[in-house]
Amino acid sequence: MKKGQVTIRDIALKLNISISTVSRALRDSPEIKLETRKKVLALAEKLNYTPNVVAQSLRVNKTKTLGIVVPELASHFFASNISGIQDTAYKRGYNVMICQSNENFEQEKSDIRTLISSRVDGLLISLSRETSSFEHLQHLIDREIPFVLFDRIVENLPVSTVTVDDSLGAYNVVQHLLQQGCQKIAFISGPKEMYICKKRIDGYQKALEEAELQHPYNNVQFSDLTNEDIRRITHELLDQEERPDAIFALNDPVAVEVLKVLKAKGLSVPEDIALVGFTNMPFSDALEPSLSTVDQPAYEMGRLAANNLLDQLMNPADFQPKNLVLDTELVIRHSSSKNNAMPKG
Amino acid sequence: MKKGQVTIRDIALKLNISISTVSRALRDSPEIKLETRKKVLALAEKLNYTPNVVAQSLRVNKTKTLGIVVPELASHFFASNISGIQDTAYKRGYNVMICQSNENFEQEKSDIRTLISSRVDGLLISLSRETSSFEHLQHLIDREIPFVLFDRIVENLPVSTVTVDDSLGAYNVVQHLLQQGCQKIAFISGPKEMYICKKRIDGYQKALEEAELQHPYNNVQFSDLTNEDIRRITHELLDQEERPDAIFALNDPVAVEVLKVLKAKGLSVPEDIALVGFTNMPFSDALEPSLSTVDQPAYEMGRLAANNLLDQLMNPADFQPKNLVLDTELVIRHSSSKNNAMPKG
DNA sequence: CTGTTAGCGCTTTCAG
DNA sequence: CTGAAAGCGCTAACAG
Repeated sequence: MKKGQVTIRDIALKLNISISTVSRALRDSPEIKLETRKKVLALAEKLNYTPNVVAQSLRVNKTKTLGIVVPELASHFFASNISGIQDTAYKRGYNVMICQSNENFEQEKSDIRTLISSRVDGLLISLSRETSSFEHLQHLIDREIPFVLFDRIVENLPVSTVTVDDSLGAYNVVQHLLQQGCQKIAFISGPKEMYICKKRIDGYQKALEEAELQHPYNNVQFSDLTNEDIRRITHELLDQEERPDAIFALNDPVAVEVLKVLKAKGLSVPEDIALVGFTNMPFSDALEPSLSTVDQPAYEMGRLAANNLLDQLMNPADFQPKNLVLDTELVIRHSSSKNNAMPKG
Repeated sequence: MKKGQVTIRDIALKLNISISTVSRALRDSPEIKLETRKKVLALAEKLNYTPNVVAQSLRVNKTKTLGIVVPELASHFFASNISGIQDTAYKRGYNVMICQSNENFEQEKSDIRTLISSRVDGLLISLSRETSSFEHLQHLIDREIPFVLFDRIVENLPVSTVTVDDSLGAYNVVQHLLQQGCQKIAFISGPKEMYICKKRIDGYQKALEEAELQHPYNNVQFSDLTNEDIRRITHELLDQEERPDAIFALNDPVAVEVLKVLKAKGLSVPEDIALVGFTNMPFSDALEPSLSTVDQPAYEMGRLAANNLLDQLMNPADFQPKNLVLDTELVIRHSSSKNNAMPKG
């Protein structure tokens, strides 16, 4: 944003042509004489001309910018989502502006407001852990501002969503644990309202029901996802009469916290208690024991979300919201392999 | 960016006053009658008016947006930097646009170009691992585009920088290892040209020199920071005649890779070989053994960098570049505590 | 193929 | 205290 910036007017003046001709030449309009175009391009190059995108935006009422709202940046999962979004956006000529809600509902609303007032063309949103009312999203719909929800979504809104099959992912985990001989599998969840919690609980319970255990066991613990709460819950689980022989944690960070408690208590994993996480975060394989988990295609989720949003922006007329659901992959490592057979992870 | 957006013109029309009055009222200009201001504010509220920042930007030739370039987003360290930047920027009325270079020099140049053409008011840059020439930065200086370098910086440019005292941080690590009785401490570095490598090597060597060991040992290995290379180097170190009794890794991810090799080889840490990283990434305390490392105030670095840049933007006239250097903190955990005394980590 | 003109929404002199 | 008018840099009818 410097004073000396050269404009199409400068070019026009030096070339003794009109600014509209310059504008057209720069944009490869077909109705410009080749010779003129070349002259313009050459001079633009020489003068180091860069179009003022602010002026362009104002004129065409489009900023070519997407807004992103994620619960937190310092999470490998969301960072990967964002990478996928960014790469896709750049490839299609868009920039991105990123906000983090810090898992805070008010901040989330404020972020959206900020992005709107920056006139982003569309939004990609992953809801905060606190978010349980959705007027702010309805407001976007009313104002016809296109957006896509990913990972932390809410259902039954007429917008596109991108998720993994959380339910199936959880189902697979429980099946695996059952195969390992676990009978009493507890699930440490996050808040009741969170989409991913609901879905993973569904999968967890479905697998347990299908198993038709002699002594049915169904043990879901809701946490607020703070480390203190995780520790508290873990201790409680260990003190319960029917102590679980496996703990399935909502995600890897939770699993790590559980693991610390188990170790501190002198319990061995997986012999005394098996443990599985969700997300396959970096270094989950470097823990001891290495952590079994569910791999999520984070980058791909971002890519799909961005492409969907951009399709919508390019062609608003015949756009239909899509609910994209990606597959996860169970990654079996030592924290849940009771037999001594070396797991593949 | 929707059609129905209300503008100051709409407000002016309904109130039968001029648009300049509305503009002034909205901006709390002192020369507006209280009554008028109230009327305007009320109607703006009612109509859900949001200023068009694009138009504002064009008019005042400022976007109130900062550009950020980092090597990668999916790194807790840079994500924390960014958090610090963002929080500070928002507090002072600025937005941010983020790009990642993916540790690629060409991408870094392209990112900067993109941000410039988006007319950001200033830039916060952390250089890619490949960057060893700096014309692109000089170009910014020539064009008088304010920017601040952080963490991955280059010296001797007339711009502000924010770093930690890498040299001292490394020095402290080596001192600590010597105290633990280690005599042969190897350092696994990244590329020669990287600022942080140079500084940490300085600290490493200074500490070794001061120690005046009977059998001086100085073993710096340069890597390209890929996991393959780290593994190769680790194996080589173990095969050397004078096998090290401690490995100091450039950062925690490198340390994790080293740790895996050591474990695979059946070596015990720290008894056979002590290990220390740098950065204090999340879950470095959950490794086994828990990883000794150097804590960096990443969020604070971002905060300081942003504040410095914003000071520069607010008051370009009497601005002097500053080189801010923050302290690190040695975090001693089990991977380097040979005595059985419980480390504080 | 090119030029003229209007205007995107806003801020800011300059007049009153 | 308020209004009129110019203009930020660019695009897009419209006219030739």
